[in-house]
Amino acid sequence: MSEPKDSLNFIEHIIEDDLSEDYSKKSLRFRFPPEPNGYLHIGHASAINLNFGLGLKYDAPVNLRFDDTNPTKEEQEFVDAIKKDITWLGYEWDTECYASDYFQQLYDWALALVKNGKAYVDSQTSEEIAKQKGTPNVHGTESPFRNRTVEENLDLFDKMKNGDAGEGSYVLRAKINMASPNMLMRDPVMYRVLHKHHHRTGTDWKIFPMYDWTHGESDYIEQVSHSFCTLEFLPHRELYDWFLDQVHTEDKLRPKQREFARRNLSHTVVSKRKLARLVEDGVVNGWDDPRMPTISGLRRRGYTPVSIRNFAESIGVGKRENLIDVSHLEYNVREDLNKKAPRVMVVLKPIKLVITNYPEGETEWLTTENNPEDEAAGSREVPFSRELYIEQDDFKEEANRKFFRLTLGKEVRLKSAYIIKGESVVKDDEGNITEIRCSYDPNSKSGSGNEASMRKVKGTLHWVSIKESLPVEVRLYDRLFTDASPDTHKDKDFMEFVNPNSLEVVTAYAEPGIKEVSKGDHFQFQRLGYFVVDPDSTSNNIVFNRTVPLRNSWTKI
RNA sequence: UGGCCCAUGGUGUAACUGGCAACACGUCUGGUUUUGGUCCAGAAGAGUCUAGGUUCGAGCCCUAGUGGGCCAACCA
Repeated sequence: MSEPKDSLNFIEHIIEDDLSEDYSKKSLRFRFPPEPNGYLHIGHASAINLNFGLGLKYDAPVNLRFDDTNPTKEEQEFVDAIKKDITWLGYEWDTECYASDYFQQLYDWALALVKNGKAYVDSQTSEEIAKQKGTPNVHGTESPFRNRTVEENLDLFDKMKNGDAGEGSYVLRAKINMASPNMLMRDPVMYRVLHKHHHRTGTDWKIFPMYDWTHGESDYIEQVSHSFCTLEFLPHRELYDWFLDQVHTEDKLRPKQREFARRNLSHTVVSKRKLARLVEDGVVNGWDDPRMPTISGLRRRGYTPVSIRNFAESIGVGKRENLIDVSHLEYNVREDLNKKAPRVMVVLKPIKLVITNYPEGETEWLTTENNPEDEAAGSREVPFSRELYIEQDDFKEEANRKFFRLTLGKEVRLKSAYIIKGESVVKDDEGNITEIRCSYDPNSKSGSGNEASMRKVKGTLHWVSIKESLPVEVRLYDRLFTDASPDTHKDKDFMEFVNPNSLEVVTAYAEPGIKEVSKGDHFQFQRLGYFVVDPDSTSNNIVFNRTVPLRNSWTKI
């Protein structure tokens, strides 16, 4: 038994209880069992964190098992993508397993069930079977084929297996109880005929096992001690146990299924069907669009593995309905990036600022720190000159006392440079400000230590020297949906809540050092937020994605 | 013939065999700061869905109710 903890989640309580009774610590084994029919998303991250986290905590192996029993939906591409995402998240599986590797064993066991009268071949259509299943309120009725002889069942099952039976012609069903209050116990289908190509077994098999017949038995084969799945599988537990009863022997560990509530993140959708619609309708630019809740989307958005793991860990695990606000996720990425991301000055929406008393044609290189949170990050030099860009939102001709930025007649500091004072504006015919003119105090240079440089001013602005600045493409992302729970409205389609402003692309101006960046590099654009270099980036056109704005960011950009 | 699961600040979780309802996010103050960030200090905000019961004592145990969820794919 491990050391007592201050607080355990209910899953850990289950394990601790088992450990104190009949499980030895070394018999613990977990598994993460995705079906390779799509990409992993933030919801999977919780399940991944749960299983792999338990593995780490109890020093137990965790298998990665692909639940590949339906060849019509599964592809090798997804197997590869899933492995990539789990690895990226920083987890290591013990054994890479496939349910399809157990097809023979599953078949042998099924044959034994047929022989001892626990399973039979049904010749009805899927509609007929569904009809006989009854409803939660009406018990089912037995199939006319339920009492075939063993010989007949064996013969038919063989036809199914060797390809003599067409798709839909027969199924193998477990003979349990058509009157059970649990619908899943009403003679569930174990095998169906599918003449499809399977990404691993090719055309070797014409029959494919169903989830219920596969999952528990796979856990048993792998000797998984605890099989954690989401709450909607709770009614499956009775069947899971029934199937295990058919094959379990006392000398082997008997896996147990337990259920937890899936985590729901606000302002997004996660079902494969809905995400596919966003892609197909062109709302986003693919499964790894930075607005997608897929792991690949989050990665491209600039979320770090640590931030996702910390998020999953911090929201915990429970058994109730939940809707976790994205602010929890955002907090975790800010926390991680604040320590790691180099600061840099980039002006997103520029307006020209001219320092009237600064010599024309002169460029001065000023020193600025790379990360105030990390002294080891060192410093760099940025060019300063008479003509700069500052943020449009950082200037108002007049403003109240709550405005900490540049106004006419007031002083403000240019980060790591000088204190300036707003003097006048130049406007076009329509009255739009085209240029701000200011004066600077030559004695106020940052870090010079003299009195003028020490005086306090209302605010500090980021800036960039026009001549040396580098234009870059910046993609400003916002949440994809305007509603916290877009797919839970009875009368409205989730697509009605798509945020029309979830992406804004701007040409921004960056300090020149930016041209050295590589894809995937994270930065904090000072006073703006965290940004990451997008894979679309080229040496001629550097592209940044906004991961998340700074907390309480003043900007409306 | 219906069965099962769940219910704790705005959000997500804690509270070991019943013993002063805690943590994180968010919100609001104040301080530091050449980022309206970070950091530091502090505050507000629930009396645990309701009604009974057991008990010296109930968020925790029991009963009933209410509310929410799951189950009728040859999907997983």
